[in-house]
Amino acid sequence: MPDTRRSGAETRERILAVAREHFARQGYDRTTIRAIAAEAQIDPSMVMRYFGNKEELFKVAASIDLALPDLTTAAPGEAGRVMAAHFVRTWDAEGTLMALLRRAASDPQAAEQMRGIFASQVAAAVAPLCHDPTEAPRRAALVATQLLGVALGRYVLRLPPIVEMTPDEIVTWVAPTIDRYLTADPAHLPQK
Amino acid sequence: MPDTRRSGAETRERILAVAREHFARQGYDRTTIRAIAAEAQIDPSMVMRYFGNKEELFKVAASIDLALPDLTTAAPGEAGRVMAAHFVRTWDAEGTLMALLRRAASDPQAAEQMRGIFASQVAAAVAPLCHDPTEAPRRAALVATQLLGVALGRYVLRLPPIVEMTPDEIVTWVAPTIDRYLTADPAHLPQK
DNA sequence: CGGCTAGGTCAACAAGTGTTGGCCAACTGA
DNA sequence: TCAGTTGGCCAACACTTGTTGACCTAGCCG
Repeated sequence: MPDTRRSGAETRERILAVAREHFARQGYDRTTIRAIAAEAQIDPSMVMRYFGNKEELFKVAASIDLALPDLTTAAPGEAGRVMAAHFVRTWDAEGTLMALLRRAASDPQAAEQMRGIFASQVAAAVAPLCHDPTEAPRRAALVATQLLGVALGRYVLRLPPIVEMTPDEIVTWVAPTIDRYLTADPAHLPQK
Repeated sequence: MPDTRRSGAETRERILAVAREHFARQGYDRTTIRAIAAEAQIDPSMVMRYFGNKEELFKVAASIDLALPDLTTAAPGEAGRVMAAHFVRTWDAEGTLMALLRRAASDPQAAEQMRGIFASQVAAAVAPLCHDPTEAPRRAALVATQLLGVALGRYVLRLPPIVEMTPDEIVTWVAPTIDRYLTADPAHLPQK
């Protein structure tokens, strides 16, 4: 009750940090405002003060900038490796992307948010590599399936073999796949 | 109030069918017993009568037999295609696997159930192809990342390019990836 | 000093959830 | 015929959740 007064913007950040962690670990539905407030050592109503409602809090907490590297500077055949390495490093560091992925599994709006991220950011990074620009969305999406699949296995499902792999091992296995999705000639139909 | 009497086992199946659909479409948390009961045109308490509790209902609804094909009979280089085709066909037909995937995103117990499925069924199907049997779990898990990644993109996130692809197109793109995970020589480290 | 503002608490509301137990009515079979 | 079983409904309980509004109080600024 000593009304430990903090700087305001500071508590806002603290709420956000706790929220990110909770969303990433448990998903949207199972994360409660009360739990966030408790861990941030404030009253639940403070969360509402700062963010309006749970929905809005999530939106702010889950805003993501993938900060993708410029693939055009990568050596030919190395683009896949660069991309894979970037992703593994990114989501190993912080769980924001995982929070969004978790929620997207049961909430159409979060799925839409994710679609936006991949449609814009990933497709944009991929586009310069394609001779035919209309191919970019499809290639970006294929890349996404593999990268998100790994994320799913490693952080959500926690498949033991995937969890045990080092980041380097993951990159080594996955890079050729990404690279093929990025650069394979459309005349690949005889896929044998 | 006419107490429209059905056969009992029949309603049980009806509950199960509705439950499967709801779980697959909305995930565990957002699926309510009341909603299932309403759509099955019974009282919520009937669901409890038949299945004990929501948890148990989900377990029964999400029990899965992948019915994987025998990969040893596939021609060399065709195993990936066979596997990919089987999966796409399976989950295109019914959403049980998607229900489990959705829930696994926010519930550790469902994730464990999924781990079990892939650790046993997929690893078992993959094992005969490996010269070194201890490699099987890892290869199975790698296969899982790609297949589940596609499922995620197509049915959960609904990434437009993935949704628009025909099953055949998906198989064509993904088969070589699966095949490499299944059969690539461990001396693949110079992955360039 | 004195008022206003901003950080913070408290208690409650309204809605929705899983779950329970009691009761009813139609069949079934002895 | 009549008791028992079985499919079914109803109403409520206990709990959790997001959300709200009234109130408090330490400071800063005039």
